[in-house]
Amino acid sequence: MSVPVSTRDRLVDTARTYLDEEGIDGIGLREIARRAGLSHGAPLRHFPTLGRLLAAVAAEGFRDLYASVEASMSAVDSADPMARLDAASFGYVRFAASSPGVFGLMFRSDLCDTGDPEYTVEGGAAFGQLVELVVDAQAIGFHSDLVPAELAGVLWSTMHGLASLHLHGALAPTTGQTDLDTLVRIANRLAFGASSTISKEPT
Amino acid sequence: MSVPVSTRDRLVDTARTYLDEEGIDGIGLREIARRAGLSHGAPLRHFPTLGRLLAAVAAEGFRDLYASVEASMSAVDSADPMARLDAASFGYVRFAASSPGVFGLMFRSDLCDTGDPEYTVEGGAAFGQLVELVVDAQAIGFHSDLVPAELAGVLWSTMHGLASLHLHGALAPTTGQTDLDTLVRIANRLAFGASSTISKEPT
DNA sequence: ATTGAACAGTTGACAGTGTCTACGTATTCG
DNA sequence: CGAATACGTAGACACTGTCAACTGTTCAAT
Repeated sequence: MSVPVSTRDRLVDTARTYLDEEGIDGIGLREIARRAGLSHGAPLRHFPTLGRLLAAVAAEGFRDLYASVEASMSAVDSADPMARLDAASFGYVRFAASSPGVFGLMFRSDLCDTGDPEYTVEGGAAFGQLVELVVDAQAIGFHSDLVPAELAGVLWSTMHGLASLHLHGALAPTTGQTDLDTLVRIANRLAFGASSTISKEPT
Repeated sequence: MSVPVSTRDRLVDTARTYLDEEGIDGIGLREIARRAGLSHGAPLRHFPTLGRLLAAVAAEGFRDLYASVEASMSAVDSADPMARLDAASFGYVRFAASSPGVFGLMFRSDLCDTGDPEYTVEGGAAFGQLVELVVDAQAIGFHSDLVPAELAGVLWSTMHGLASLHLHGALAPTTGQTDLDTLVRIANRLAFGASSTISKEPT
């Protein structure tokens, strides 16, 4: 399942590896083809455009994000919605920190073809995961008067902003040596007064 | 002061206009030169590279962001730190919504040369503005145990995430027809229980 | 007044990009 | 077995950022 078999899968995997190693900057159709040992026009036999190839990479990223959140939550009491929400936050930023290239790509609509169905589906699934958590939290009284999707959008935005600004390097010079987990802990304390028991756990 | 006099200023202004009208997608050295009525190599007489030109545009964006936050705060009681913090939030996202092209550019380190001194200074000034607000809020008991820059980083991230995801179009399909101001109001309620009196005001 | 240097702008080149088309080859299916 | 279809290659086209050479203009110093 992990080792790519088809050329199509190998292209996606090559792009992913490039993002992990080199970042998002020099990525391109010809570079991916080069690294996959193919001629410069070969990728267009599998994807109509670079944007669709990158959308496939981003879709895989959304699946990994989903899995990262799920993994973080598995460490806490599954019957405690607030603890799960707290854990989910760390899962989000930890995915961004461990896969900065892919994370950066996922929200670059000039690179990804956001009209790609797979992209839309996987992105929606990741957000849906959060909405479910929010619904559970509202059931035990956490801002139960708010529209779930709106509350989820705000919580998502906070983690997304933290991850984005951190990767952009905007937080480092201004907040000093503060690591990302500390900022997440602060954010969760503001949002729902979380004790963030998970914050000391390893990945 | 507003009408550009030097060619250098006209280039920055042309780039800004392009971003407003066409978005960030097709921007480039030759396109800017074309719109400014110059040959394709002319901009390099005033900026060593495209990244420096765009950094100058972004720096101007940070000044506009600062001004937008300042303008929003002028509508509330200057002696009420929490009201000012609340107002500042709206100033932030309203700048992003009214200048999406420039806002998108400001945090694109692959396009802007973030080593540009002007970029660094103006970006730092905008963040410093927020830190001051946070310090004032902490003086009246708002999470006064936290490091000001860290707390400011979290609040900044929330607004930045809201604005980014909104412009990316990620919030629209999932949260329905919700406008940005509503989400900011929710975010501020989570962060500091703000009543958001400014939220009904016009720009 | 003349020289010379700095400045500003043009032009052409170079390497790189995404995408298209034409061309082979190989596999698969009727 | 023949034909069609998928896959990969190679070349071309228009485009990009950047560099080097060239032209004209301005302006200060001799």
